[in-house]
Amino acid sequence: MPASPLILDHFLPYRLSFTANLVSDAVASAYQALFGLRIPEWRVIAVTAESADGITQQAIGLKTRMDKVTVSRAARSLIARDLIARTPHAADQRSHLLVLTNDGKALYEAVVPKALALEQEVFSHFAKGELDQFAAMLRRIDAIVLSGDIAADPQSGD
Amino acid sequence: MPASPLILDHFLPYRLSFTANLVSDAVASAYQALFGLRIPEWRVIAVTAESADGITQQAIGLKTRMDKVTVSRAARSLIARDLIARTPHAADQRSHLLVLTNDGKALYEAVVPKALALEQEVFSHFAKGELDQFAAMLRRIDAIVLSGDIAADPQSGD
DNA sequence: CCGAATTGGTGTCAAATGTTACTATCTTGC
DNA sequence: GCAAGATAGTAACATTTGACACCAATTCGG
Repeated sequence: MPASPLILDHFLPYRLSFTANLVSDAVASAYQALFGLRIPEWRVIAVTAESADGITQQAIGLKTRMDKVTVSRAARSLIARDLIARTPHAADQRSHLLVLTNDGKALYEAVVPKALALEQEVFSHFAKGELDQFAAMLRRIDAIVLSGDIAADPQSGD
Repeated sequence: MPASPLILDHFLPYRLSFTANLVSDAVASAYQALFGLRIPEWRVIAVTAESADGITQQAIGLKTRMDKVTVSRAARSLIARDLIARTPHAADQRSHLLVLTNDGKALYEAVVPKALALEQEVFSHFAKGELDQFAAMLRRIDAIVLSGDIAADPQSGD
């Protein structure tokens, strides 16, 4: 019989998706189990924590490529749990700046080491140089896809 | 003000997910536009094409890590469009083997070059050695996550 | 200034995906 | 061989996610 071409198995977009989903599922269920956070919520917390002066929902969406509706829902949920709060946006009454509450900061401080440990668990098997190169590849791919607008829609899944 | 830690931005699971979704969205919308195929459908066709003697839905699910329900739905849709067909499974009446119809083969033959062209468009910017190493990294990550069962659930998105 | 066009954000709805329960078949222990 | 448990696949349900429409506030052209 003719050897099968095995297109899919060697198709990089497929392999990339496959691996990313594998890792995402692992990370997502850990966050959920440990902190009751879903991926979009964790992302909002992380990005907000990284923005000393507060950040708008729109900016979060741009940075993480999450749909603005997804960001909106995550924000509402986090506000309800008093992990983030809204402060008025001086120059624009429609908008507001998200900031972490004290509880939010505490949660963030608790999540980060766990996240890093999880990352460690998967990626400690690799040499530093390999990881750097891998990360660099990912960013180069981002740049290519984003510049050459082959297509672009929002997304999900850590 | 203290420089933000930028955890998320350097967090490999996040970067991996980010890039994979970017690429997936591009590929998915191309398949949809060109052939009216969704990702799970394309995967079923590809895997079936690569299986000279037919393949069960369960085997497809195992190989691609798609949920068996997702596979079921994709198969139904493809059968309705006469792209694949079911042949009886000699040893097991519950199961059946999926095979491509002539239309399915024709479609497959049409999709493959387009898929490769799309892959080319994104990845031609890299040296062969880089790509090989990148693909190898992905497979090593797969192995780590799958062996150390940090977590494992089905998934989606090409 | 004032209407037209934009933009930040949310409510509402449709599409997609996973979960659970179920049917039919198969396998195993006895 | 036959009851008890496993397995292939599907149906029905719940949840998640994105698309679209909308409101309030802002900006811009004149």
